[in-house]
Amino acid sequence: MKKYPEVKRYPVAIDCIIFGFDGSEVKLLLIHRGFDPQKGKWSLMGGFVEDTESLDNSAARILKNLTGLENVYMEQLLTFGNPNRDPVERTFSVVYFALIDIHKYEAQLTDNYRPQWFALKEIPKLIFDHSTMVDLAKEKLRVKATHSPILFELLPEKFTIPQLRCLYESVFDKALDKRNFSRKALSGELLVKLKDKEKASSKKGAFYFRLDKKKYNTHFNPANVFGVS
Amino acid sequence: MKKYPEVKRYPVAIDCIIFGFDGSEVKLLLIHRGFDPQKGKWSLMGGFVEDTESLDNSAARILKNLTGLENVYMEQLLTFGNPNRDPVERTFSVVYFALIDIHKYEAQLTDNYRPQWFALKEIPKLIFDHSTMVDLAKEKLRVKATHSPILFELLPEKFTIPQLRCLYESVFDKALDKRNFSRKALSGELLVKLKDKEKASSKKGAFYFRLDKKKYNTHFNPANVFGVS
DNA sequence: CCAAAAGTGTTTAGGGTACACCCATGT
DNA sequence: ACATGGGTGTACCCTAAACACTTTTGG
Repeated sequence: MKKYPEVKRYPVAIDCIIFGFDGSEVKLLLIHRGFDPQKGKWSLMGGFVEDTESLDNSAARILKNLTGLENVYMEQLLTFGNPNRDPVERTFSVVYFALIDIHKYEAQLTDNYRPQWFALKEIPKLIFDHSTMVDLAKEKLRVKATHSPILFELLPEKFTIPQLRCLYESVFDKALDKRNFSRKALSGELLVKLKDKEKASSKKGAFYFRLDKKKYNTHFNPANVFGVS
Repeated sequence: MKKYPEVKRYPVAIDCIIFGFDGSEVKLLLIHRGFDPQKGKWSLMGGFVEDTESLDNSAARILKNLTGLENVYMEQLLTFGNPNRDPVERTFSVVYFALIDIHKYEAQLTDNYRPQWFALKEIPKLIFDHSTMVDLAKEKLRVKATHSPILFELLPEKFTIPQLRCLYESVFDKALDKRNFSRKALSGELLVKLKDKEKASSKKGAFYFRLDKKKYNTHFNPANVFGVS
């Protein structure tokens, strides 16, 4: 069948907002843009959609290129398409955000782009409309975290309750009551207590927990998981 | 500056999901597709993004073409881009959803496309991936309505509490307690009681209310407005 | 023995839900 | 007078929030 006549065509790109958690703060992975214009400036990781891949697959490919990671939590956020957002030519960008275990990342670093993690409060000026994308993603992360246990995607297999609380405090940028938090976290029945303790950050040591994956996968979507509302 | 070399280019389209409320049910506006393939089949209203307009503007233009309405609540939902979603050629579709006052629409009907309103439970088979888009929009509407007073966009200037409740019942597809509902609706302080009554649907008559636009515009975004959670 | 972080219970207030009767009026 | 839908109030429960002390152990 003939192609649509008289229709303009444009490059379609993906940009990835990649969140990680280093144990005390949520961070964002940025790269140095690899080509002109604005070569060398801080940018989100991105790339053009290839001819045979879906948007989701394209985002996954781009994420893998940078981090080496597969099967990562990713979600489409929004598409940007202002006519002048890219000075080279009009380009549409479909923005994804990803949540990764920052420790797995560190093991598989490829640094062609000299990637770097930035704390949410110390994000530098970014090219084009990437700063807007990041702001939107931060807001989305908060909204989703309020209604679903999505933040577990940022944690390693084993983690402690204080680490978990710290993660929520970082995302919502406010202090949470230790007692109320741990009660809510444990009441969800998503956590399984392990025998061993994390001893690096206190003398007493904090018990490790892991996620009950079965319950996590079915339960995924209860309203207001840890009551950060 | 030179264009990006070696990058494939694609048509980018908008599809609009248009919700209305006729006083007893939420409905969706569909059209007959105007060209091949699948000419004449039920479809969302759509069109290609033009060269100088933003995505938001393009969606607004397309909505206006069909409904005659401007300054309508619209929001970008998600972008679809599976390689084979359109059999003619690969096309990306940025989906928007709009909430309109169905009465204003009826006044300005243009019917080149023989548009028709369908109750949410009676939506026919749609072309391409449009059914998926609609499902997604229905879900999104519920989520947003749970956390913000967005459904007022579907109502006329003057409306009664029973009408409002009926709207929520239609969106959430469940019966809501009359007493609890009206208490919550009124406690929000978004509603202003008017002197006159709607007398068509009962002998006693129900008082009209209108939205306090000032409070609506500032307040917009309180959590869980009418507690349908 | 002291510092530093982990862990744990109770009380209170507010919001959500369930539930039943009277009111106004057109016919 | 009666049928129809509009409008209101109360009791209970559950969840969220506030709040302080004991435990463990490395140094």
